[in-house]
Amino acid sequence: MGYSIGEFSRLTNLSVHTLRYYEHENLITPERNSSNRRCYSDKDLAWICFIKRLKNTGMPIKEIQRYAELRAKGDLTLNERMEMLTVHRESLNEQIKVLQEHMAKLDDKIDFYRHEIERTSLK
Amino acid sequence: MGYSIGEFSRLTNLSVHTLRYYEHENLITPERNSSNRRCYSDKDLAWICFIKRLKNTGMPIKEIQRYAELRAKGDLTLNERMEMLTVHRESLNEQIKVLQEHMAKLDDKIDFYRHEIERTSLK
DNA sequence: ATACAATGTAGAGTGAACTCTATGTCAAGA
DNA sequence: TCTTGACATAGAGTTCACTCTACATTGTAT
Repeated sequence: MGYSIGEFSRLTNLSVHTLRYYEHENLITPERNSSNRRCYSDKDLAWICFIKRLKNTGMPIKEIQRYAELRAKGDLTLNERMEMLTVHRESLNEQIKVLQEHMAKLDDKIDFYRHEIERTSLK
Repeated sequence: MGYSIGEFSRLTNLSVHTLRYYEHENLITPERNSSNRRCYSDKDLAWICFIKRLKNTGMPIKEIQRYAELRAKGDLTLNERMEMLTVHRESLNEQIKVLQEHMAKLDDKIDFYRHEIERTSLK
């Protein structure tokens, strides 16, 4: 009948502080038991995993908040949510492209160093 | 005979505040003219571009600081610098891989939404 | 000569995302 | 019964990377 915040913290690798913070920011709203303890469900678990994905791809809390808000309103907001994800997908695509460019330049630099080291140690 | 901080700010797209901040953090040490004004060179320009690259690939200021320190010591530190870049290259590679995985999952989710929207609007 | 725009320094303030502290409640084991 | 540990809230503190403010100086156009 649900995970305590401690259990949920272990499951998600988020500190209990962070979990309470996310709740404070309305990203997640777990049930409460009779003595006001948080009771996280498996649905909450899936949702937190998705939140982590959005975070790890650079979406700010404010925007995740907005998404969570839509999600809470139910199926009527499916379109709007998909639109958000589609836009985010584009930014992610761009991120990857930019990083790949940086990677190429970094490789050039490393190559340059390799030659430079060879040159200076042979001289 | 060098760019003023204003010119350099335009060239680099960094605010004069940020340029002074970078100097304060010892990332860059431009010459000064007779009246103590900063005098940035083309070498400084290339260096700032590289700093931006490191930043944009997620290297924290502290680590760039360390790199700048080595750079200031000259050719004797070539090996150590290349080592830093090689390690950083690996983290960048990992970053890209992770983002690509996120991208795939995001695509799944978007697909799921697409079906869900179709289903709910047909019913 | 004067005004004003750019520059200089020191240090305070900001926003994001936590992270921690103080204080209080409550259920379970010795 | 007593103690301990997990949990609760409110709010303060931290870190990063800027960003801005206050105030003093200097170079340039009128």
